[in-house]
Amino acid sequence: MKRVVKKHDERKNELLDVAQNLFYQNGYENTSVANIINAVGIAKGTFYHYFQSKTDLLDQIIERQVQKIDQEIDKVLDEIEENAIVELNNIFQNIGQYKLENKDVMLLMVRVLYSEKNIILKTKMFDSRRKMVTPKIAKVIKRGIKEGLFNTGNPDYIAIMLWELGNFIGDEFADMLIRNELNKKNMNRFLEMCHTYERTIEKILGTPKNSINVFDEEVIKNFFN
Amino acid sequence: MKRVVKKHDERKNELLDVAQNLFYQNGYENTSVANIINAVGIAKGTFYHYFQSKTDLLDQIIERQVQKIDQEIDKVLDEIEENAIVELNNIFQNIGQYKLENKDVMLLMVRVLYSEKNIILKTKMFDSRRKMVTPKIAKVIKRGIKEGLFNTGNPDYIAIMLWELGNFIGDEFADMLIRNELNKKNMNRFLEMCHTYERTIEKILGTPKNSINVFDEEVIKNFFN
DNA sequence: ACCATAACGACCGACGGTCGGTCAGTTAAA
DNA sequence: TTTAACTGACCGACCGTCGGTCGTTATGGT
Repeated sequence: MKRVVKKHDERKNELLDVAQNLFYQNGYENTSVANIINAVGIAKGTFYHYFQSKTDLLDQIIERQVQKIDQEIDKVLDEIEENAIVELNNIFQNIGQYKLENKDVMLLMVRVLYSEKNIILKTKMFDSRRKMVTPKIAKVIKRGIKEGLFNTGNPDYIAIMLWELGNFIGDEFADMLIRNELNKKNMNRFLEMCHTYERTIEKILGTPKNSINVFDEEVIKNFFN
Repeated sequence: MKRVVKKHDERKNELLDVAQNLFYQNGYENTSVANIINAVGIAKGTFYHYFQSKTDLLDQIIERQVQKIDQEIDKVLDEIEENAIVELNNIFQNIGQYKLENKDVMLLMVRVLYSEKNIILKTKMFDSRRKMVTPKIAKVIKRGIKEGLFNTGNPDYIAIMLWELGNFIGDEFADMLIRNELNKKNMNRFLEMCHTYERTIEKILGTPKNSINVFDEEVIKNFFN
């Protein structure tokens, strides 16, 4: 094969990009190292010059992805909000906004992550994301307690619970998407779920009814278009 | 190899048992079909006479396991409890009691399921368990609403949320176990977490403080011995 | 004696990963 | 300026293991 030499970082990013796309298209387990190197146009040995193993590659893809979301959240956190409730709402709404802006990629991601074939990819991604997000939420909860707006137990634990709670929303959405049932009837059901989720958070935090608005209805409706 | 003929069900259960033990000891991905047939003392073809694939075997092991817990819960549900709060407490406490009675197996299971090598096994097991348990919890919540004891949104959604919330407890326990840190200091931290969980459930369901007791302190202390 | 089926094991292709080696570009001593 | 040592990106044949297939053989019930 013709020898094409590239700078270390350039080649590595190329591998990360190509592999990520293949994983999203066909799943992690269904993508072989051979598939990846063929797509990039390099030899087996070159692949292992950059990554210790296929798993190592996956971990680095996830790391890169999670850091993107990390920065996205920090953007919100850097702005000084009037109080913890607004800040909490903003964090979630901005994640929603970000997802809407990258709608196509997000829909693909959900399809892939929730498919049977991608349990490992999904679990690793979600674990990694949880470890990153929950401390940030905990910080906001602590602020809310200081401001006398929240009334909860240990904020570190509550933060994790809030986040775990959200899994249920994601699970249900993924389920509908995979079944190709993003219709109007399900949209109303989904909106009800979101509202149940918001009312539940209010109860947990001890805030007034309808104070929590983590889902922008317009964003959701847009996903069900 | 000498030919040993057994009845269909007998051989199948033998395979399920041996495979389950191997999966628990070494993880699903690290256990090969060859390992299994060697342990049982049969040929490759025989294995595939009983199971369509390695995944099929895993699914059947999980199915069997989940049905055991199913029966355990139904035992409680068959008894007529005075009200929904008692019933809910009993369900969770009985699961805890069952886990204590099978302490060694349970500790092994946790170690295995939460290890890096067993993401698939864990996810499938948990998904399957969730699908089985949440409708039962939903039923109790519906009863509680009828009795005027609970005040929640859609019980089906609340049930899932309650269950997801519990994951956090399991995660934390597994983390300590794997790190070999089941000491007194962590026990108190864990107890605090359990109480936070209980207080959170009370808020979600709208029941009086300290009405929910899903963890028996003695059971927990016993696990930290 | 026959037949359903339990059991056998050689065989397959694909996989993740290894290893000895190639080669263009860079550095630095002669 | 030459040239020799060195670096690291790249190559691809090769390996052991894996999940899975298939044609054959043995066995127990009727």
